[in-house]
Amino acid sequence: MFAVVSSNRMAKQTAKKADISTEEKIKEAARKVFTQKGYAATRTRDIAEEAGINLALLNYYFRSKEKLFEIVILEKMQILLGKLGPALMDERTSLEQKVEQIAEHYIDTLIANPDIPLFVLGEIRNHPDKFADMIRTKTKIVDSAMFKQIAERRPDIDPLHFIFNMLGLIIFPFIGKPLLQLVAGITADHAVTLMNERKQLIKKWFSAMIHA
Amino acid sequence: MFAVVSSNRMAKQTAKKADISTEEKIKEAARKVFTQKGYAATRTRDIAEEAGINLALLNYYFRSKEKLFEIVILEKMQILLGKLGPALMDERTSLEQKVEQIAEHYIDTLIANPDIPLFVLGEIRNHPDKFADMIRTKTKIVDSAMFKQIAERRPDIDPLHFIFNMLGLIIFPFIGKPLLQLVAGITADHAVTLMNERKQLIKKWFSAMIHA
DNA sequence: GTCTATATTGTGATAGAC
DNA sequence: GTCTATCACAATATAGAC
Repeated sequence: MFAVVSSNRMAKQTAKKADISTEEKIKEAARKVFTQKGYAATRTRDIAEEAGINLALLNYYFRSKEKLFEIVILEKMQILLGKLGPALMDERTSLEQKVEQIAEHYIDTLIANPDIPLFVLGEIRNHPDKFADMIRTKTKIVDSAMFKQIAERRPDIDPLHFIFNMLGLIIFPFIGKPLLQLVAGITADHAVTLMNERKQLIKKWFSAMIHA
Repeated sequence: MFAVVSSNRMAKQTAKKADISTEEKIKEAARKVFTQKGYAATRTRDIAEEAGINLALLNYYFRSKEKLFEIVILEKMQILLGKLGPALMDERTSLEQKVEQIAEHYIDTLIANPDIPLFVLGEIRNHPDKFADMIRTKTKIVDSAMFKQIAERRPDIDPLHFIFNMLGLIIFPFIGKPLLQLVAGITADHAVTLMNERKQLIKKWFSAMIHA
């Protein structure tokens, strides 16, 4: 079900520098359209048009909409979750260092890929069991070093609260941005400025919360 | 485009107590299916089946999938945003009171309707312009009393950060729940317990952050 | 008001020429 | 490898009997 089908064809062209293969053009278009609209609202014709190629080529290279989708969402899940597990597990860093490191990494990542959280969470909702195994193996919060470090500091509060808090402070502004731009009337530029400010602020806020 | 079509037919039955009208059965089914899967992934047949009626009746009562959807999502947006504006605008409550009041109200609301945030935010993403006007008129954060109260306390930090923080602490756990249940291995019951704990905790955390 | 049957359109996928 | 044309089926919506 999750076999990787990526380079099942080798583009013949000798890659004359700046021009990319058709396969990659399709994949790049798929990344854009799928993450912006989600699987169900995306038509293969949208992807073909975005890629500037014909619909038939999509099936020629990737066989089906679903196969192409799996490639894209696995990439995006890797971006969203790939660094989280290792960061939480790291035995050598302090709690404060972990928060700083995670906040910096993910805010930079999400500024570059602001659609990912809503996309990934929405698709998990729509295909509940499809990703269960993969995710479960990827990150085990409860066994993590960070979980234990929190528990030592605040034995009176479930450590999960602080994991929620950290992730919420980092991720929520990106998920709520479409709405918050309307409600708060901020520009795209201002939004980026705010997100960058948060890299330092979250560290301070987290410390304040865990001492409160 | 947004005319309310709700009761365009009057069910003939005298509403023999516990049984509800067909129109309401369809609407209730639509609430459930739309919020769980989103507009694009929902088939009218899913709704008809969930309602225990025939597909034709859906069009008889609501004329189209889109009309039915508009009714549902306007309801859900009202639930998600209806109390926020007034709470932010309230000139008589302190900052701390606002946070407590908003956290309590929304956590209770979201425990009862956990699918709403992901649903509403996802549909705003997929129909960017459709809801712009309605939302803009509903809540103007920057003019709000809460915005000014925050600015007085912390003239050094953009007040929007603290609005993000409050909303993120409240809403994110519900958006991330599908993922976090996998990653953190928590049961549905435990999740509700955690959310209820947060009603009190968020108040304390917010105060800690604004003093940090 | 409710149903079955059907019309109509939308969408993923393939055939076959070049 | 790439295209046009088309197929096959899924999904929305309607007609018409009861």
